[in-house]
Amino acid sequence: MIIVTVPTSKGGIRRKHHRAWTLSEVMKLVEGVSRYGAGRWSEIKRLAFASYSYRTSVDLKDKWRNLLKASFAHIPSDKGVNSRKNAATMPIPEPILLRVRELAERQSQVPPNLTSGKEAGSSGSSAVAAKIKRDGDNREDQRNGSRDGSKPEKKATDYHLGQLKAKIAKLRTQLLEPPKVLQKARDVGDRYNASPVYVLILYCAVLFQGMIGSSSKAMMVIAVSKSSDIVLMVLDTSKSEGHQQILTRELEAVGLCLTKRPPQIYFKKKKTGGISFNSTVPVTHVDEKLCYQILHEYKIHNAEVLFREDATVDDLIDVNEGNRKYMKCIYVYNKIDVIGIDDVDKLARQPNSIVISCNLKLNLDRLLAKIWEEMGLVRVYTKPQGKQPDFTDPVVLSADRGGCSVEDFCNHIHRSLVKDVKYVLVWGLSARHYPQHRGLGHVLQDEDVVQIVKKKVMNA
DNA sequence: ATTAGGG
DNA sequence: CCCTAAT
Repeated sequence: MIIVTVPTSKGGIRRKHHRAWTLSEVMKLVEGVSRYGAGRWSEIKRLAFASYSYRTSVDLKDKWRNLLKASFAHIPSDKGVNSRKNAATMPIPEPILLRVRELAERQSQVPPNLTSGKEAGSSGSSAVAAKIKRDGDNREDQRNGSRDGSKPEKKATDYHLGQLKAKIAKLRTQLLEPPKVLQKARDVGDRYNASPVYVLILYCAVLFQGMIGSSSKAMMVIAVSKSSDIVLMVLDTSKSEGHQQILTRELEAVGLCLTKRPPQIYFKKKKTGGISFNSTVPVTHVDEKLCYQILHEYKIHNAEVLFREDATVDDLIDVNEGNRKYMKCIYVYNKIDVIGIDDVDKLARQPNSIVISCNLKLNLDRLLAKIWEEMGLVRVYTKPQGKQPDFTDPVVLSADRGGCSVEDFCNHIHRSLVKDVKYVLVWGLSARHYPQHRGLGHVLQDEDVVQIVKKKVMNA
């Protein structure tokens, strides 16, 4: 950490701390904004930056402002590969800036100094951006009820495809291999067009053994991967068998854990009281003394630690480092048409795996079904009072992004809604009888229908 | 206590 | 990164 002293206007002296933002911090911030929305800084701080005691919510806000500026200032020159040599500050990888811009556009945050576009006749990217913006506005209108006779599903699909294409187009310039599975992405969009879900599929033929951690391009792929919903590791069945383990291990080394749950360790810093170490199950890898030593390393002397599983030392460290990302992953074994049936059978029986052939279009529908199933998405339809449920535009929830409770559902509709809710009426799998009265804590299931009953507003 | 915005 | 005004 650097501390410089600067003179203040009144002749005094003030200490100014500076701690450079690491890439993983930036990625966490971007993820936080995508999850909770720009402006909810203290929430992001609490939920995503719990382990970084420096970085106040204001810091996050400032950093986001800088990122926003950077992303809009820099993107127009996206033809060349990072041609900005004069960037004295740490260069933020392009994919991250893209994501920043995308989020900004989705939340209709446009930097004030970019009202008249300079990139008038240039590449398709501005057109795409404009289209995305337009469609976004349309969606907003539809939600507000002013719906005309057009087909919303088609528009939604266009919207997703537009975003996918924009993303992929930008990435294409950086990745060695063109995204060959674009077609598959389109299939996903068509089949599940009722849901605003973003599936970004990177064709990761570019990730080779030994590349992760040493190649900046590979790191960018990983940076983007971390903010997506699921990872599909596409493996060539006809090549060596070890690729899956090697890639998984290499990804783990850079903080991306596939097909694993986060360690079940409750950890809370305290002001006082020393370290209390407890467990709900017998622990064999860690004892109180070891725990104390580790926390001492992090200069933590007061905390409550509760092991909910027989976790290892590494797990405890991960909890403290807090820079690991646990992601769902499906291992997709491609080219099963060129190997023997016994081998196919063996691969298909492995956990989190599916076998396909792009060439012969084998098993692709099962892959889609599996993606859907793994993501654990919960579509909830809204039902206005006294009207039919709206089955065209579900609110999509999942345990990974915010949770599936009624409260989460309300927050998806509008941030301020939750405090006005008296109770909700639920139809569907999660309801015992129809309709069932439930509160904010109720956990919803896929295809439930919910009607919100608001508290009576007392007027003075 | 938190946030937006100017510095 | 810091500060202040506004909520």
